[in-house]
Amino acid sequence: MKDIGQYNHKEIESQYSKIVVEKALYSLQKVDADSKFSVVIPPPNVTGSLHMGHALNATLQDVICRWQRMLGKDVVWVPGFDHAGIATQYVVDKQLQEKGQNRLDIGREEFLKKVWEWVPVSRGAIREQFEKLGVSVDWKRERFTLDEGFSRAVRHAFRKLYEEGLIYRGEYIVSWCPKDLTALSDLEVEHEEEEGRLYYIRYPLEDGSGYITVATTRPETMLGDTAVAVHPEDERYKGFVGKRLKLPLVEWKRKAMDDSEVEPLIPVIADDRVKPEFGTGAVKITPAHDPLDFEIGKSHSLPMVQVMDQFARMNANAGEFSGLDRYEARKKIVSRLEELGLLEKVENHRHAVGKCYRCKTVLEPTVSTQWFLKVSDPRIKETALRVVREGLIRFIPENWQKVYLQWVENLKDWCISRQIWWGHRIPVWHCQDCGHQNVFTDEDFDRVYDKLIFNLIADGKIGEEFTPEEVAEKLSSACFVHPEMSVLEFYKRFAFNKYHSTEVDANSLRLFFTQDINPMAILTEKKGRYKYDPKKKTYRFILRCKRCNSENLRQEEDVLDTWFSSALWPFGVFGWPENTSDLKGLYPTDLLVTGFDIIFFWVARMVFMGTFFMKDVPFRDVYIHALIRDERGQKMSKTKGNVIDPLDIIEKYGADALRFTLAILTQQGRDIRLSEKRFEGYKHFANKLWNAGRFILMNLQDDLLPNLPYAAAPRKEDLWIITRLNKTAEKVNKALSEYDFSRSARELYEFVWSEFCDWYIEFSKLRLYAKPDESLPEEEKKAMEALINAERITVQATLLSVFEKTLRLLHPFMPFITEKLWQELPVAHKESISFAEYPQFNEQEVYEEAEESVERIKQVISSIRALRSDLRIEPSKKIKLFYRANESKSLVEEFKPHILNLARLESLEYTPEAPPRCVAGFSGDFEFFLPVEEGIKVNELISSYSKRLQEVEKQLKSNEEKLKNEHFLKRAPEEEVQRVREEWQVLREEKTKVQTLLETLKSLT
RNA sequence: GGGCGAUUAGCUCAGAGGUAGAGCGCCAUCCUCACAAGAUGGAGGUCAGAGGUUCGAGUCCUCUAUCGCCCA
Repeated sequence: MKDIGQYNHKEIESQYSKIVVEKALYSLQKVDADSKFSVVIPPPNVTGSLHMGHALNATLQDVICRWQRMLGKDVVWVPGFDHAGIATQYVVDKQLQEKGQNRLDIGREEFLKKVWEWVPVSRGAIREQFEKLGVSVDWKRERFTLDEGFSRAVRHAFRKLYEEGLIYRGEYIVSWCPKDLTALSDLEVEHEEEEGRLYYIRYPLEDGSGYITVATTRPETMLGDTAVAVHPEDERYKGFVGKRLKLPLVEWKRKAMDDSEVEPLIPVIADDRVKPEFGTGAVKITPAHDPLDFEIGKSHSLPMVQVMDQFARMNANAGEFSGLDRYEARKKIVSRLEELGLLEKVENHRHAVGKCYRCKTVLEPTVSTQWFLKVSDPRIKETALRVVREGLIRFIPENWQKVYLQWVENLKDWCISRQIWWGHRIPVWHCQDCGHQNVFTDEDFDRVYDKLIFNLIADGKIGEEFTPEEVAEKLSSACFVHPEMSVLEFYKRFAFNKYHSTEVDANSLRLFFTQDINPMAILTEKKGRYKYDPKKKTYRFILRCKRCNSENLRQEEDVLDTWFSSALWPFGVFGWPENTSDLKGLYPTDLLVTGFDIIFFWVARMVFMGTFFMKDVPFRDVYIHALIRDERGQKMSKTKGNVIDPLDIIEKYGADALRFTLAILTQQGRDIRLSEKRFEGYKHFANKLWNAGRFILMNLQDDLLPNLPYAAAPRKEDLWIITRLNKTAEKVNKALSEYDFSRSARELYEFVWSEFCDWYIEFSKLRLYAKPDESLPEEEKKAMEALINAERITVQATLLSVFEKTLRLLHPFMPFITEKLWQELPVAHKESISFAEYPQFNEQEVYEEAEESVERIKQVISSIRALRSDLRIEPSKKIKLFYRANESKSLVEEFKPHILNLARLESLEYTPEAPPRCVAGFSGDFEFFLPVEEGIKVNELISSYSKRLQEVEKQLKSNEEKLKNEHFLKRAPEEEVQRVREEWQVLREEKTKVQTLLETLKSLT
């Protein structure tokens, strides 16, 4: 017997989140491939801290992972972080700006140092949040998309794709962000409807015979026009095709991107991509500043004239307008056109504007040289379609499959280069002499030392001088992701498995370099990889052009789109491209949980990369969860100020309440509207569970276990709760196997509160508190005592076993409180409840008859309680009751002590006839009578029964109509007709009873 | 323009052919020995609208309205 006191979530949660990390509970060394269950976490960006969406994502994964672990699987759940190129750069740049600096001032190298200072701050914060949330991840397998191993994997991937002809570099029109100064992929463009204007501008014919009016939303781009296009079938313009127009305002020669000069005389061309119904049917063509114009310009070999710079300011091609911001230029150009009488009209016009997903700046379509991944290639696209169509990857809910397929079917090549600094630098070195594009990875070097050094300096540092001591120091310094390992150890574990015996120090490096630069060294060694500066005593790593052997190489400045590395996540984390045992044993992963907003960004691209590199899908099931919104359905955002911080919620209500709330609110394919109230409600649930545990522990005798053999036979209520628990386990397991988080959580809530606490615990009190009758003779009293003890053992054992199983069922949802309570139980037999077995349906433990009996008794008790309440009898007042019953009589007698206790009766006596002057109630055949005393509120009862009569009559009528309906009798299934007949019988009896009751009551007033 | 989804109690949502459920909120009575973060009882809904299928429609079909999201 012990008292665990009141529920205190903070105490419990801090205790157990520490233990999990300290003991590395969820870190598995060896994994049995046959029973593995592997999951990779969607790595959060190192941009700040987690929001509610992350909490939801992590909770759902944790529920499944804990469930699978308790089902006996070897669960490996890999955590990690995403370097998040633009987003992180943006955050750090903003921090600099607050100090009056910016990244352009301090330069690339300095800036990257700042980012590396920031990353651990964010990572630490997020890690702590995960720990507080109670995620059962394997921290020893943690990875970062920019760690040493990942950087190597990214270069390797780039090289393979490049060699397969799937990566190309070219001049294309891309969406350019003039604020972030980088190109974006199509997916990063957010289209927003805006109120704009449509300007109708007259372009005079060269021969002065008239003009063509074009309509445009962006007049400032006219300075870059190199044609006017019409639809070939458009009768209005057939005569104009081939003629030339004088481009208004432009009195100067413009320079095209190929350096040729372009006259302000532009041709009228015909192209069927022109929409005749837009504007006048004639459109200006600006190949350098519009995606469609770019396409049309290409097919008509039009020159491309750029009129803006990287900041979207007008450039030298804009003549008198140069130096102006694009919107300033628009105003000026429009007013100049108006002066010249060339502005025909201006209409209001709603149109979509492309904005930067990160900073919301209006993007400028611009032609520039970028790197592309040819995802439209059948090797990628067709595979990505096939694996989903054939069901090798399953979307849950399945309607997302359609979304995925439609998008993949319409794939455009993926622009993978970004003009930012934070990220994986593209591993291409341009030869300044012959122009060759060299892709280097450590595969180009045979010797481990070369490979190591190359990987250390590949991102922008080739050519820098170093000493052996510096290299040795770097290799022996603490690794970023796993500070308990050195960089070298990290390489060995995640990147250089083959070279696990390598020991590296300054001496061995010096020896190696000396051999390398010594012309007398053994001839079979490849040499000349390093240059030595005898004055400074430093070395340099030398790359040579693969075509002309020149050392004059310049590394590509651009970095890769973050999603390029994230796409490698499901195998990169396991050590790819090394064929590690993790990779062999854990890929493909079993489940991916993510939000629908990144199906294209991430899920699809993991499928591309996974099937391409691993020849197998990256995951089997993809569970897509909803977005979290506020209570009014708005997206949560810092600027709106409607964010609910998971840490605040954990602080106030506990991680268990947070998790349970998120799980129970997760309906498939639905947005989640969240308000703080919800968390409060489920904290009450945690409290309820706690107090149930407290009650049980307070009533458990210390020597229960050895005394179990002396238990009495179980009573009906014991069999009832065992059956209910058993059926709950069945429903919860089924719901979890369908990823129906809401239903599984609801089933548990319902069972714990409405069945176990409300009824079973109440039933149990009778036997727990039973005492022998003191007036009995000593002999009989002793016998009685023995019986009571046996009964008490039974009820304690039932309480204990049902509660223990309930904790296990609840554990995936509420890991902390269940762990704490479980450890308090005398039957706890594992280091953690999370390694105990998950309860399953057991067909031996279904006691239908007991179940029905108890359900019937619950109705009987409730009907008496309702009468009490109708009569406004205070809960503390015990009443004397008479009853009459037919088939339920024996049951009522059997459960009489419970009825007395739970309906708060002084007595319940059988009577064959209704006593005079009584108020009464009934439940089925069970009728009960309460002699009228002073103060009994008969009128309240009359209104209550009148209402019930109405309801019964309404239902009765509906049943009668059905039974009169020939079609119903003929066509409805036999069971249904039978059911309605029986219901009709019951209702009729009920009606008679209610009527009689009403008459009696009325006669009393 | 194309597609997807939603519309059920005051609020947030379940329910997927047999005449409506939960949580929160509300009302009433109670600080009854696990829990007032509680107990007991109760009020509250022509299931957005119209048509159709069916013996029977929140539930299936069609259309309309409103709202939201995605793609172009």
